[in-house]
Amino acid sequence: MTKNDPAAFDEHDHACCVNDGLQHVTQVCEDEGLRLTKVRRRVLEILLESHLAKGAYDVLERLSSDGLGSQPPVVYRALDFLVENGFVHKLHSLNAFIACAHPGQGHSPAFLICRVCRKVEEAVGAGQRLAGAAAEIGFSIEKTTVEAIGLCPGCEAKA
Amino acid sequence: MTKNDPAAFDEHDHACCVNDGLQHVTQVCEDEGLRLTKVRRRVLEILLESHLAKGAYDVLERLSSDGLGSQPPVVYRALDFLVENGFVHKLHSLNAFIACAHPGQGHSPAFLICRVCRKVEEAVGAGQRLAGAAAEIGFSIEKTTVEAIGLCPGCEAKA
DNA sequence: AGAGATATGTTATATCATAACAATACAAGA
DNA sequence: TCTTGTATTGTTATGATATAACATATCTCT
Repeated sequence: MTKNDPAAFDEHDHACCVNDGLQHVTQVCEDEGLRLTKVRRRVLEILLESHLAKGAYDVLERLSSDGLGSQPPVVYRALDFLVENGFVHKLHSLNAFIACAHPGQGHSPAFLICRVCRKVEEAVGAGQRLAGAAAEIGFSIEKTTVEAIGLCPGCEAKA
Repeated sequence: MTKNDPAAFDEHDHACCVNDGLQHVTQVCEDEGLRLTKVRRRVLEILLESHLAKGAYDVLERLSSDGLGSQPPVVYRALDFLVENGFVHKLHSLNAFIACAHPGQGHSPAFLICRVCRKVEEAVGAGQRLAGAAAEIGFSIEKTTVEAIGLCPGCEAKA
């Protein structure tokens, strides 16, 4: 995958998601002088493993089994870094985190979360309509959270 | 206010928000055979007081100073009831709750949250675009969370 | 190598939320 | 009105998520 098509709910070569993600983040960090440290890189890798959102404490468990810090602040700081730089998104409705599936596209993403298989699809370019409504009343948006819970095609078919 | 115009960021007769809200919820509960108990009604009143989102523990503090239960489950149960029936919304990005500002309109609301004055405007009819994108890939949405953080007109003017 | 900045380790605690069970209030039929 | 089942509330305990504060280590730049 180098294209940015819907992937989470489809069969796809997930190794490409991982490679593309890591490579993109590595590149951006190099370009911007950001430090992609061992902990930060490992947290990103853990989140890239699947299109499932993971809680901070899940990530922490993995981290500490790798010998990379065993206390909450370690993972929260890494997550903060990754979120601030757009490499990871926080899903507020789940209190969980997921690697960005569309690296490089300056996006206000929307997330489609399947309540059965828990997989998460990231759609780019949401928030347009929201931006319109906001502009009408003079509200200037800085950051959006757009999340939908429902059934993905596969789980709906089975239901 | 009986119209459903943007209110939170404007001067308005807030007593009408309160009256309309209470009256609508009372009516719906009567019609549907739902029990608007003392605790539930009081929680709703507390949330209706302003267009600010309140945390569950803030509400609890108020409740218990009224002698209506002093333990978290009391307020969470009341909030669950109110949210399930659409009388109150949860703002996931704040972990806070706000009374519905558009009672009666079956809506998937969007929220504009001012990061300075903390007031929250509820816009109806968001999620259209999201629904479109979701339909394209066969995802069926059950519930949406749409929240934007930014500056309201007043706070932007002052900045 | 040394100074300053950035990141991590660690302890403690704040904040948000629910499980489980007991006691009470309510509603609806006998 | 009594009784019986159901819904609600009270209460204790604990789980889950997140951050403050300060010590130590590492990196970067000169």
